[in-house]
Amino acid sequence: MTSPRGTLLQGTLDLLVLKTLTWGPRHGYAIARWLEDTTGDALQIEEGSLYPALYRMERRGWIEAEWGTSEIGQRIKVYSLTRTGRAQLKAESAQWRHFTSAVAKVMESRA
Amino acid sequence: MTSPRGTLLQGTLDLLVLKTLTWGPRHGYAIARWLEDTTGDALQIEEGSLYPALYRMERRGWIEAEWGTSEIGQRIKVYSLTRTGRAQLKAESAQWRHFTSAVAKVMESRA
DNA sequence: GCGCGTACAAAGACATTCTAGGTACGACTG
DNA sequence: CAGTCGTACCTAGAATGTCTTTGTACGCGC
Repeated sequence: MTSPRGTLLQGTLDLLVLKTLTWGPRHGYAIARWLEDTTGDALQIEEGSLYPALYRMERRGWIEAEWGTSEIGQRIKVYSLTRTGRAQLKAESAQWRHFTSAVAKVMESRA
Repeated sequence: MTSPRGTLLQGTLDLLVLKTLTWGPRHGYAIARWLEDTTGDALQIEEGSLYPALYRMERRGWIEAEWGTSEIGQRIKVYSLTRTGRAQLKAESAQWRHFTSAVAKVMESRA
């Protein structure tokens, strides 16, 4: 009961995707692979979370999409970071650091 | 738009509350105050999040409640950690460390 | 022909947090 | 003594985001 499933913390996916795109444009599937590789499979990026997230971020102007073709001839949707997205990444990074440091204070507290 | 409101990351509240109760039984309001004090107001614990969370955790057997009276004569509901709760805390701490280290790998990545 | 890996998408379930409102009571203040 | 503030608890409903499941499409290898 109460499955300890690999749940991503709400809001973190955006941060991760934005950060990934600082290394250049990538399509959705590649973003997921890169994140899983980089974290040594510690994070599992579910497609059912990723694609809605990408759509959301595009709608908000943080990323831009363009259709293209992969090396093996597959049709792919390539995303790249916008100026707004860069600002958003900066803001979310700061928030993340702020938040984790607050949690750390609690977890490391002694009496 | 897209208010950067002090949103707690989903799932973290449980961890914070469980950790707080390792310092001994406390009532809801006091838990919130302690967390805010400890983090220097970096975290704001909303009552509308806290009380449902306490109820949830009680239902799951992680914490136990008992009615009591505060020093100033107010009726208070005092929560304490159960054995199950201690195990849960241990599990969630490990998950938290695991997760944040994965995010850190991404954030600190270079090309 | 079938399965597998790549690649995208959408619907609905599910969990959790937040907003906003409410109750109650004691203490202090004008 | 009415009003406000701080303590203390509670609930309903909105909002958000992730996950599960299912579907499409296509190329490759067996």
